[in-house]
Amino acid sequence: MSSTMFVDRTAESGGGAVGDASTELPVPPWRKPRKSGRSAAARRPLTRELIVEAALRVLDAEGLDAVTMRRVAQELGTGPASLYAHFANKDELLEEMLDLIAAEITLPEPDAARWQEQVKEVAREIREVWRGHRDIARASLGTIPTGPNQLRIAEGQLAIMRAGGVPPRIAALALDSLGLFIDADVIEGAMMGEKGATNEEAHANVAVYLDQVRQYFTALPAERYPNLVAMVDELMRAGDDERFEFGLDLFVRGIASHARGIVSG
Amino acid sequence: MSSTMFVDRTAESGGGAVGDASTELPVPPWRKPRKSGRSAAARRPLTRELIVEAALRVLDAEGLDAVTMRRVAQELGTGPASLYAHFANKDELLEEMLDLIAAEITLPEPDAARWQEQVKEVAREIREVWRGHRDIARASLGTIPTGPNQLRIAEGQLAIMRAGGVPPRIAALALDSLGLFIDADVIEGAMMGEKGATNEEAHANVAVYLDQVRQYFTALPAERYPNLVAMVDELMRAGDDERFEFGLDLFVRGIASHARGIVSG
DNA sequence: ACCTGAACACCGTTCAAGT
DNA sequence: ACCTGAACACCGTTCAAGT
Repeated sequence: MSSTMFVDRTAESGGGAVGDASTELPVPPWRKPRKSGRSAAARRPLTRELIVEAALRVLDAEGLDAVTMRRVAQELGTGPASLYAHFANKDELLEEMLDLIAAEITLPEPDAARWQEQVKEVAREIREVWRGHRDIARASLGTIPTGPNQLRIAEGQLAIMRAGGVPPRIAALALDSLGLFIDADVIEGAMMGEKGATNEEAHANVAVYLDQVRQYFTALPAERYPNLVAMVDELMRAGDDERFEFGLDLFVRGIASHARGIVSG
Repeated sequence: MSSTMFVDRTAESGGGAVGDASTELPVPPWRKPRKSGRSAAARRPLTRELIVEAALRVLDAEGLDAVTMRRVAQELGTGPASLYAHFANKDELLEEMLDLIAAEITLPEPDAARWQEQVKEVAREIREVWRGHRDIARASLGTIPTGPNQLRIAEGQLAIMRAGGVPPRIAALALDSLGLFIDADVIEGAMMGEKGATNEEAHANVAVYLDQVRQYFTALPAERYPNLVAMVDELMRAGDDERFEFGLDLFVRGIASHARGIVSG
């Protein structure tokens, strides 16, 4: 309940539609534009919120590399210079995009008895939300959370671990390491499926690429790389959810062992 | 011994010096350039090796963002188009840079009795070599190793774990997860110190930035973020070696527990 | 205060033309 | 076969000028 307090999903209204009834009617040719060549989308004055939402639309449709000041401005029917009245630079825009996305993440009420499972739940939740927005994790990796929603999530993760009896030093280190691991996992996953506009195209491309890699590894000289060649099948399972669950389990076991001095199993 | 077989350190000769005796003498003004305005560096015909070495020089001096086809070409006294006779695109150049850097990594002979410590040793070695080349880890994260030196390292890691009795499936998952963690750690570390040409400048900038972050966290409303505020000191230790050792220890304990069914301690 | 056109100093990549 | 100048279609950011 209280965990959704700060959630803001305005970005999902997107698409530029004014209301439910407006289903992209053609503009009557006799109605001239009010002043100059401005597009309909540019009518409303710019705000930070409108800009972030436009950037998010570009991200979801085309990936982080497509999120340029020029492309976002185009989405709003204006030029790149106009954005600098609201954001000092592109990094500031990326930060706000990341926090708006972080708003989608919901947290459980800390339950001391279930803290290990809850740490995993939150990690999976962060991963899924990140994965829902292409390669946004690239903007998260290596940054210190400062936005309200990123702070809310960090606070929630710490609360769960502290409730479970994890000492402060261990909880802090775990928060940090786990964040690195989640971001890295999502970035790897996004890189695999980055080509191809549609999801089907991306899936097909990944399959073709992985098959080429498998052939390459199989053709490697076995006397030089005996383990690599022998373990092709195990190695090719990368990118799967299995890798993430494996690493996640390692982390939580380890945190628990640090918390209580010995592993319970 | 055999681990250094493929090592190639030619990149470290760098700087454009021809031999030990040539200590940057001024060019006599009466000696006209041989044909046109070509610089001395451009005299030798281009090869893939010369290009990769030039790119590595730019990387070490200015970071990965400075490694552009134009900047590398400039380093060689030519134009960007010339590089495309030797590399299909920038990604191919980055791959070869990464593999040349990976050549610096040395591996221990697998010792079944010490496999856990050896896994850690190799992880630390990879981290140190990556850290020695700015943010090159950004080019490693999310890519499948294909170059000879990257393959050599993966093979070595697998050999150590297999010698220690780690089952193939676990070894493959661990290799993958550990790679993600190392790359992410180095990227985070590099982002912290990315500003400032000299190391002293970078260090000073990081200190200033971290102090600002500390103040920001301390000023946060304690009723909303009780754990974050209470744990500022623990959280600010990020980027330190402690975080890496913590995560590394988690991984190795976890691998061992998967290998033998239960943790020995 | 907010917005804009034009410019500055860059990108990766291509291609016809040279040797 | 290798190299090049020039061009194409982009970048982030600044700034004087407009409203």
